[in-house]
Amino acid sequence: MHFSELIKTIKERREVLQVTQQGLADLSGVGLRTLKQFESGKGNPTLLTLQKMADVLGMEVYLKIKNGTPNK
Amino acid sequence: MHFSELIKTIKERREVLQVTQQGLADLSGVGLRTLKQFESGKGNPTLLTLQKMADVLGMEVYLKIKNGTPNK
DNA sequence: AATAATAGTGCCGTAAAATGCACTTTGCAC
DNA sequence: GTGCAAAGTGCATTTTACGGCACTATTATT
Repeated sequence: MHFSELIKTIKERREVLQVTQQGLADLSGVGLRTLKQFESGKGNPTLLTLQKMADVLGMEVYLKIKNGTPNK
Repeated sequence: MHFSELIKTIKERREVLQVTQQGLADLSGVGLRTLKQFESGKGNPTLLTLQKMADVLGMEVYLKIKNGTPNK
């Protein structure tokens, strides 16, 4: 997933769950400013920050082997 | 995936592909020091850094819905 | 159109990530 | 145990994420 896809995923998920940025900020412990920055595509969050956000949204950060990749 | 799992995944993948930290650093453009720090569990990489590493290893960062999560 | 709620941005201080360099430690051959 | 390669660590610097605050912009509701 590219950066923009990750953003879109988080954003959409948040909206589906009907949580505002403020709400997610409160629940996740991530600063509102940081959240806004990320969702508006102007951030490069640390893994920890991303995990905090994902966690509250019932998601998790995953490392997936790309399909088409010669597996060794 | 927790932090330690992500680290383990990257590390193992790197070893399977028989790439050294130095090699991965060169290929990914991530600093060697940063790589070492991450693999030894003492870092909190930015999403961009993680993506660079994953990319070279034929992997990608993914956001997955946790199973057991009420999908609304 | 006025209001209210939600989202985006500028400014800015603080904390931490990214990185290089040099050194130590570890692991594995021979 | 010597030697070499790979991995880990301490130190210092530069860059940048984090986060608060205040303000603007957008969107929805009445």
